[in-house]
Amino acid sequence: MTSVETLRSRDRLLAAATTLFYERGFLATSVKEITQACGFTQGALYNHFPSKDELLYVLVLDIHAELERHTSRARATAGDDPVDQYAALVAVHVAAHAQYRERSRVGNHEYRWLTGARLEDVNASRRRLRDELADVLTAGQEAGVFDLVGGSAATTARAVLDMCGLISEWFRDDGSLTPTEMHRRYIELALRMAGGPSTPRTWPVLPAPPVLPKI
Amino acid sequence: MTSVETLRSRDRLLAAATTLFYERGFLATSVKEITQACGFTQGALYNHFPSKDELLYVLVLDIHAELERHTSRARATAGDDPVDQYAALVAVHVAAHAQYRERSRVGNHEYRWLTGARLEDVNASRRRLRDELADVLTAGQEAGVFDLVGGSAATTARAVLDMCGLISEWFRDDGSLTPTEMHRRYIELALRMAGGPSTPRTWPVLPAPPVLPKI
DNA sequence: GGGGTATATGAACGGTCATTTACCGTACGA
DNA sequence: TCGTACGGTAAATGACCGTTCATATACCCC
Repeated sequence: MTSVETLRSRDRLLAAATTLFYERGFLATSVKEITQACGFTQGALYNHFPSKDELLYVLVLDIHAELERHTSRARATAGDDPVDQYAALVAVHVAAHAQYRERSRVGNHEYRWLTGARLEDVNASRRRLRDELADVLTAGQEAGVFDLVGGSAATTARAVLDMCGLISEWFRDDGSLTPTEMHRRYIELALRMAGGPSTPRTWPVLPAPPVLPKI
Repeated sequence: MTSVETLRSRDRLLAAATTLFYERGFLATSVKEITQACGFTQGALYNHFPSKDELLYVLVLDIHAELERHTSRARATAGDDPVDQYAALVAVHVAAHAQYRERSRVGNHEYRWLTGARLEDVNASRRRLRDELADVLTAGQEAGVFDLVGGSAATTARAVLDMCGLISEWFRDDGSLTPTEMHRRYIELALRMAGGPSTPRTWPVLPAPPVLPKI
């Protein structure tokens, strides 16, 4: 049976790994650094994970699963209008990359060191996220509220996700661009890319980016 | 004096490193792999580069310099219209990431393993490329042909470059999306993002992406 | 033909890596 | 209270890393 203390150590290892992978990348981070950040010695890691690779897998999969929970919840609460659903989805992606910068960057960059079935699991999650956005775009196009470039929901979805996915690379809380304003701009950019209704329209411009709780 | 043979070996090492860094990344590629790909043993690398880091620096800097030459040439030949200049710049970025996928990916991802002055050199080049695009956007906004989100050329420039920079991650020559069509779509997306004149307009839609020669 | 230079070899170096193993304290259930 | 499983330590393992260096070979100019 796993005691409470065990769970805490495991989570501390995952948290330390998140920060280190964010700062230096998976390959440039040693097991020693991860465990030392928790006050342990190297061997302690292997009481909780069978290998460094498995730790990465658990971490990256959790990051993707959390994002999937956020997007499906946002979509469910956004109502029936495809434009609202689209804006809500983009808002989640932007907020995730701004608020959980470390996790987002690890999820978007370090997953490529996985191999075999572990890599496939993560790729499947990434495909679902892309398809979710593409589905909303397709619905909007069929409803006549979107005018997609090349008629392709896939291209637009990919471009929007790529654009959002790199926010975590440059966004800083102490920069001159506030989270609220950055958020507003990226939603507007995404709406323009989809050929949707342009800026001053009925869709409620979010007063602030959604705060994403840990779920 | 450097003989012809020296130049060829050096270039072969750079070419082999490009492919390997593209496939596995800088850290996951050993000196042994680079040299073996050229039919050499490990030590041979140090006749041409003082270190593995320096090889990366030379390679990444060359990739950026070549892109800078392409963009400034495209801008110079695009005429005075900011919309034309903008489209020409985006076309170069798209074409570079589609045609020189290996080099583009190495340039965009592996530079972060550089440190100190070498990293600064590359960052300066990246800043120039971003500023070049932002300058054209600003000119277009002042001329009244662009309507930038948040009035910010920097935000739009960054979003466009991020979107284009990831093309090399997913684009495949043998995919269902032809280079010409992909090129067309991304220019259209970039024009929409800038709030420029929408799709059927006087600006010549490129019949094909520009072929970028080695310069 | 001989001397110097350029370039590759292959063995060695010190270091670090992920992982394994033996061992030890401690807390908890029987 | 005993024993057992858990979660930590410390040390060792073998592999691989980037880099160095003495040496060998091929080539160009005199």
